[in-house]
This record gives sequence, C-alpha cells and structure tokens, in this order.
Amino acid sequence: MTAPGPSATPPAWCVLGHGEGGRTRLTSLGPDGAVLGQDEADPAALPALVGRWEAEHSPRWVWSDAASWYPGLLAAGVTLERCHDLRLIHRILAHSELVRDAGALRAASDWDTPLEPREPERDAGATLFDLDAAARRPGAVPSDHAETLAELARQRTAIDAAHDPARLRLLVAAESAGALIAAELQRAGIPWDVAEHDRILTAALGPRPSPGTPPALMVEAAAEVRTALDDPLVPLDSHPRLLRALHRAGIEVSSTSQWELQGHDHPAIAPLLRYKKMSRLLTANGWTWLDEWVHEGRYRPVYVPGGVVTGRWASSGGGALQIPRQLRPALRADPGWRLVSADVSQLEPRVLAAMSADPAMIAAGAGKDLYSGIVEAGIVATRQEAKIGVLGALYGGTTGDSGRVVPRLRRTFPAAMALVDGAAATGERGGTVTTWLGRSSPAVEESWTAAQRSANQPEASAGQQEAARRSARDRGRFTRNFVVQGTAAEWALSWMAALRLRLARFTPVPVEHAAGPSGPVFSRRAHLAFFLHDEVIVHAPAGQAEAAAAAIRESAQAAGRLLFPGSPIDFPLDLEISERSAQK
DNA sequence: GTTCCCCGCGCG
DNA sequence: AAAGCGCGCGGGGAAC
Repeated sequence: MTAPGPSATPPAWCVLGHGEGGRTRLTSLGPDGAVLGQDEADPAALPALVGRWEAEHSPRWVWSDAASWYPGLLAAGVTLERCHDLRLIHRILAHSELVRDAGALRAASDWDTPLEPREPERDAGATLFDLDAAARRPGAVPSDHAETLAELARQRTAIDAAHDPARLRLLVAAESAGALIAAELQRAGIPWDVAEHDRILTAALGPRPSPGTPPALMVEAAAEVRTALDDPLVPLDSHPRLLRALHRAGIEVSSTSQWELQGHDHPAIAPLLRYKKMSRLLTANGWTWLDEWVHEGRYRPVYVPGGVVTGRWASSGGGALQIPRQLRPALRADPGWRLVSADVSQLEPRVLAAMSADPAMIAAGAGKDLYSGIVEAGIVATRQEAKIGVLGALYGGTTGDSGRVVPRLRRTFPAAMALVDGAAATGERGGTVTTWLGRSSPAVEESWTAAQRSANQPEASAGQQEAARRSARDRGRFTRNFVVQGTAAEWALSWMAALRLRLARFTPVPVEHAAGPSGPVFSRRAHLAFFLHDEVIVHAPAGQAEAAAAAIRESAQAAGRLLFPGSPIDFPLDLEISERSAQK
C-alpha cells in the first residue's frame, strides 16, 4: 500500500471492487477524485483491511452495493460509518429530473438492476468466506474494480453538473445510509418472544395442531359456517366456491371480502368472519412462520432499500412490513434491555405542509395532532373528517366523505393543495414529477402516450376515450402521491441516518450470554431493531433507554432542519419505552 | 408438473 | 363501510 504520510491528503473515498484471482482491490481517492493509494486482500483478510482504514480515516466506502459487501463485513465485526451504494444511486440518478445529462449513466445499463431477493443469513459464520461469491452472484450489478471506479466517476460527474447538487447529495447520502442500516437491521434482528407469539396464536386459534390439520378454533368456526349455510362440504378457502355457496344461501355479495360480508345479516356471517381472521393469522404469521423466521430469539427479515418506486423500502420474505398489530406484544426486549419505539404523527401531511410552505397547514400541525388542528381551525367538525379529507388530498380521493371535504381543504390550504394538484396534473399529461431531494417518478411507457394520443383522435371510440381518461386519472393519483410519499421516505431515511450515527456513540454494555452467529459477543450497543416507513424501534440497555429516546427526538428535529431549513414545520413523535411492544 | 394471475388482507 | 396511494404474501385455480 502506498500509505499516505502525515502531510498527505487524507482519503475521502475508498473504493472496493474485485480484482485478479478472487482478490479484492481497494483504491483510496482524495476529495477531488484523484487516486491516493491502492491495496488488495484475499476475501478472508478483507474485513481486517477495511476495519483498519475505517479506524484511521473513516472514508466514504464506495462499492457496487452494500447488500453484497456489507453483511460479510458485519459478520466479521466491522461496522462502517458512511458509504456510497452505486447500485441504488445509479437508479436514482439515471432517472432524476435534476440530472442534466443522464446519457452516460443510462448507457451503463448493467447498473440499473434491482437486487435479487436473497435469503437471510442462516449461518453467518460462512459469510466471511462467501463474501466474494455473494458479490458475484447472478443478477448482481458489476463489481469488478475498474467498472466500479468508472461508475463512481459517472455518478460524480452527474451529481456535480446537476440542477441542485446539494439536494441530490443529501439524497445520495440518505439512500446510502439506508443501505447500511438495512444490512445492520437484518443482522441485529428484532428481539422476538417465541413463547408470547405462541400464546397469542393459541388464544386465537387453539393449541398448535399437528402439521396439515387446522387448529381447533378454526375447525369449530368452519363447522358453524357449514351448519348455517346448510352445506356440510363448502370449502371456505376457495373464494369462487365459497361465493357460490353464499349465493345459494341467499347472501347476495359480489365478493367474499370482509367489508362486504359485514353488511349482511345471516347466521353464517359471524363465524365466517371469525374463520377468515383466524385463517389469515395462521397462514401469514402462524407456527410455520415462527419456525422459518425466528431463530435464537431474533426475527431477521430481509429489507429491500429503495424497493418501492417512491423510495420507500420494501421487504422480501417474512413480511417484515406487515407484522399484524395483534403480534406486536411478541416484540420483547432482552432481559435488562428496553424497546424504545417512536412513530411520527402524520408524517405525510407534515411533509406536504413543509414542501409547499403552506402557512395554514403548518399552523394546523403546530400543536401535536395535525388532524385536531384542522378541527380547531373550524374547517371540519370531527377529527375523523379531517383525516379522511387529508388522506383524500394525498391519494386523490374524489368520492364519498373525502370528495366532500377535499374542496374545503383546497380553500383553506391553497398552497399545499396546489402542490399535489399540480403533481396530479403533470402525471395525467404523462409528465414526470420529482421528490424534494430529487427522486423522479418513472417515465410513462411509449404505449401509454400512444394510447392517449389515439384516444384524442376524432375517430376514437367512446370506450377508447373513457379507458384513456381513466388511465390518465390513475396516473395522476400516482404522481400526486409520489411527491409526498417519496419525500416522506427521504425524511425517514434522514431521520434514521442521524439516529444511527448518534447510537454509534453510545457505550456498549457487557452481555453475559449472547453468542451471536459469528461467535461469542461480550458487549453490545444500543441499536436500531425495526423500521416501518414512519416508525423506528431501538433496542437499548435499560440504563440508556432515556438517552436513546432523546437521540430519536433529536434526530427527528435534525432531519426536519436538513430537508426544510428555516421552515417552522415540526415532526412530533409518539414515543414509548417498554420491555414489550404495545399493541395500540 | 410448473408458472402466473387474482383475490383478500396485513402494514404504512 | 371504502374511498384515494404504496407494498408482500399465501392460497386457489386457470393457463401452460
């Protein structure tokens, strides 16, 4: 290694990529991108090398993607502060309206690849040696050293020449921090109380049955339904056949959905609704789920940062983002530890208020509850009306209660409504909209534009015209919501990124019996354990729980200032410290 | 036998 | 009651 001397420029970037003979190459770059030094290591020696550079220089690590590189480093005990995830950033830059010339990026289409879903690490001990194979698995973006450097250069050029480089840099940093956090979350896992989960299942379904047989309470409910329908064989799990059986019994429903069933008065309805509830719990989060996803007291879901077009995270396997409220009590802190749970009150409306700088809407949220603020301002009578109206504004609701309330909101919050109405109009025309930090909505397909054009010809059929209008409205609702949902995702990433750095400064505490997959662990630090769009859970030693709560609050304020400097908008949290997650 | 789509419902 | 946005998943059943 050409080690920088005391007077040399410290490395701002360290680029990792695959070199010759299965070795990993490391190139350090100065702030201007000039090469400062080179080194290389076998996969087994990589964590030590990376750890040394992190300790000495804390550079921004550049790699094809964190999902390929970081789990192996984490398994070896190496935690990094900052990175630049080329795969995630490529997808943003190649489509961002803020980028003036995305030609070079678009041409490098190998980089425009979503990550293949990957099973969680069942045996993290093997990861150290699988590091190389993991980064080279099929479907992955390029990870060889030269191409990694070339892509970094393309991205830097695009950012530097962008319309608003400062905003784009915030987005790049937030998205990349998210990539680190996702890997760390998966490694840490959610502390999960298997016995409590089993208690909840047993209370709802009856004791765990032998494989292949339904639990007792489901059998009971099914029998009640069949008696009430006077049809001893009706299959309750087949929608088409159940629907026909309901019709035979004189229950005129067009689907078997619970909201439609609820409207009918028949002795079969109540047990059927109970059966459907139980069936859902059993198939989605029953004992099979427990066996598959919870090991050694940890649920380790697979998070997919940037998995949603708007920039929200998705998940792959285990349904991490759909844990039913009913099972929340199964989230339980380790002995002597606490769960610090926080969610943002009305994140999306507040984000809209800040983006549009709508003074009336900011004022409505200035207390604690934005919906109550709207009631107190005399715009609607009830909190429920306010909520339905605001959601209608964000989602493009036109019918029912929301259709009645939205026009009132349009008069009261003209700036906020102009922002979402404008986004909808752009989408209806086939245009692109962009979030606060620069993530743009996908461009329309040519076939969409063609269909719109031909529907505007005089010879177009009425059906064609109606289909085109509906499709335009659908797209308008999507772009209307995109700017708000996407900016809210940016806020949430910024919140977590700030929180992660604060938690990294907490003092680790001794842990007696924790043997992680990588071997014995003798001390552990407060860490993020769960993230769900506008909610985080931190797992912290009891003595540090208050400090963790303060860190969560400070981080929320920091995220608000970072995205909306000078704005009076605030982002109040509902925060709770407990041993066990509340059901709410 | 495998693949794909729809339905319904969980989450924000 | 849903409605209006964004998802993932399991099960059934049609299509291949």
